[in-house]
Amino acid sequence: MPVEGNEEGKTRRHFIQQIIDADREEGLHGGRVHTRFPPEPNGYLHIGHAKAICVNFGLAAEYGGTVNLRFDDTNPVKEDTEYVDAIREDIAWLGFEWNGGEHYTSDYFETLYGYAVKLIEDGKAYVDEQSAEDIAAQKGTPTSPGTASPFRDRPVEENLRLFAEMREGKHEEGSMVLRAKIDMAHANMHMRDPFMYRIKFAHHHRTGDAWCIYPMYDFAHGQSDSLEGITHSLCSLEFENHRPLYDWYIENLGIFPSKQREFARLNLNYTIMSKRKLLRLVEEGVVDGWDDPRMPTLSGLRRRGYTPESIREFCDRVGVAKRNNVIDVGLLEFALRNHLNATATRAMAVLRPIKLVVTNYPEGQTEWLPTENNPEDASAGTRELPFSRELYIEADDFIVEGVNKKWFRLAPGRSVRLKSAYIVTYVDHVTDASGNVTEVHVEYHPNSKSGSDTSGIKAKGTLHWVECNHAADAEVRLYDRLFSNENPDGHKDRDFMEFLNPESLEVLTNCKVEPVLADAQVGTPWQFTRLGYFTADSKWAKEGKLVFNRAVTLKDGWKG
RNA sequence: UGCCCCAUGGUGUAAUGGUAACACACCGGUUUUUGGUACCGUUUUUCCAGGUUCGAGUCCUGGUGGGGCAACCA
Repeated sequence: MPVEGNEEGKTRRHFIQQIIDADREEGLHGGRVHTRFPPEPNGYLHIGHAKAICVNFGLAAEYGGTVNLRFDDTNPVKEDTEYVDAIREDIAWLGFEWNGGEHYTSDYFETLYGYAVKLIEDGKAYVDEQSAEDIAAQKGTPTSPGTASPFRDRPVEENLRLFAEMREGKHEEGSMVLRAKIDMAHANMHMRDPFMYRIKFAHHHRTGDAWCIYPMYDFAHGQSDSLEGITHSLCSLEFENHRPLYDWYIENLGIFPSKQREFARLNLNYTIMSKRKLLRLVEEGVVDGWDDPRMPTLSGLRRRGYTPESIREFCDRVGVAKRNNVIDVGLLEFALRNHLNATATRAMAVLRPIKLVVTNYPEGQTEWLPTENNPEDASAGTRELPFSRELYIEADDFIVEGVNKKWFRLAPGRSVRLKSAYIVTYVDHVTDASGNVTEVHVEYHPNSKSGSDTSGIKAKGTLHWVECNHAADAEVRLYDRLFSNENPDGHKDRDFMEFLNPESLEVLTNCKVEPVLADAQVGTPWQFTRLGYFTADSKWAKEGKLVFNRAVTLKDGWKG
């Protein structure tokens, strides 16, 4: 049996693994493990779903089991194939395969209808013709019992006839519903004669107009699990109160006993996860779509430059438990840096260029200097960088005032190493009319060449740079968190939109990048030396136009 | 005036009646041709009160605090 261990070889098992271990020890279902991931196709998957995906697919893999992808499509007015396609793509991108196949709750509409008929025949369901308001009023409150519907004890034959007429479209939307006859005084509100079916004359993205009655979540989910032989039906905490009903339907139908278990969903600080609210960001144009790189959607994270590996590692690290939690978004960033540090090719790009003129370097000369593609990975090899008299460096890397012991970069009187090239020493600088530095003049030390430095000069700082003649122009988009408040969604009197960070996107259009980046492909991550991890933007980058997104900065240890 | 779930450093997660640990974050240091990485170190923890026990983060009782539960949503 696969065992996940730490360095000491001790096993660390979360509570669901422990439940499964115990179930297998008892020989439940012959030790079989079968899970499912059941999204409703009414929106895009986000990082919170990634946790559920990792749990369900991960557990199946760990136990040599099976996992189904099931679209929970019981509400046609909210669902669409657009979302089905996007969900499939996102799960596959994360690196998971639904080895139990792709399923739809709508595949079971006929079976579910039969189940409903059986409950009616058993005297356990009835057609209620009251208004929604009346039914709600009879529901009681958590502290007071409900009262029975006047239709509660209508004869089986009449229920059967009415339910058949509902299906045939003989009754108007809202005129009647099918309800389970359980207990109007139950302490659990979900057991007070819950709805099983409602009438909706709506076009369903898969069944078209074949149906005008649709099962409610509670009357569909457990039975779908059962029909698929799901052994462990894992969902979030908010469904804990639904479990008795889940079990009630399965028991009273006498079908395969899937078991529901609940774990805490993922919450991230500085982030909203509600589909409704994410939709508002899209609709109000705050972001440029569901895949805006600032969105917590998987498509957004992908476009931002997140890797599937980093997201899976993040999900592993957040753990699985029953406590409500708020994960620091820094942990997500850590997982990305961790992966990309090991795998991303280093390249040089200057975001806010000023010219660096090497006054003692021969005019018209260019030399090609080798540089490591990834110092963490010798097998990544080297490539060559052009170097000549005129270079670009970062405006931030040169200051005239405020120079102190902690400043390692260029300044009057200072020397710095140009990464993979020479050590240069300040000579002079040029400012424009408004006092901004436009050029820095330096002299290089020919015997300080990278890899064969005999100069004996100690330069504390190392700068990235790009040679002017070979530089490619690029647009670079820098992102910050979308919200400036840790819990934008958690304020009773204030709308989450009030907490939008006005500086969540900065577009730099005058960036200079080294030649290798001119061929950057969407999906390939790069580390821009000293700046962070970047990737070509899948939306705006085009033939002849370079656009990069910064996924995350490098950790900045500089306490200037 | 109900029912269900939960409570371990700043944030998460382990410890399954027997030395409270791991990761992230933070702070400090070493190395460094990325102020990155790597490595080392410091700081910080069992909600409260009783009980059971040789021994309780863990079991029991009662509090307190947090979350959830009323939709023709899932």
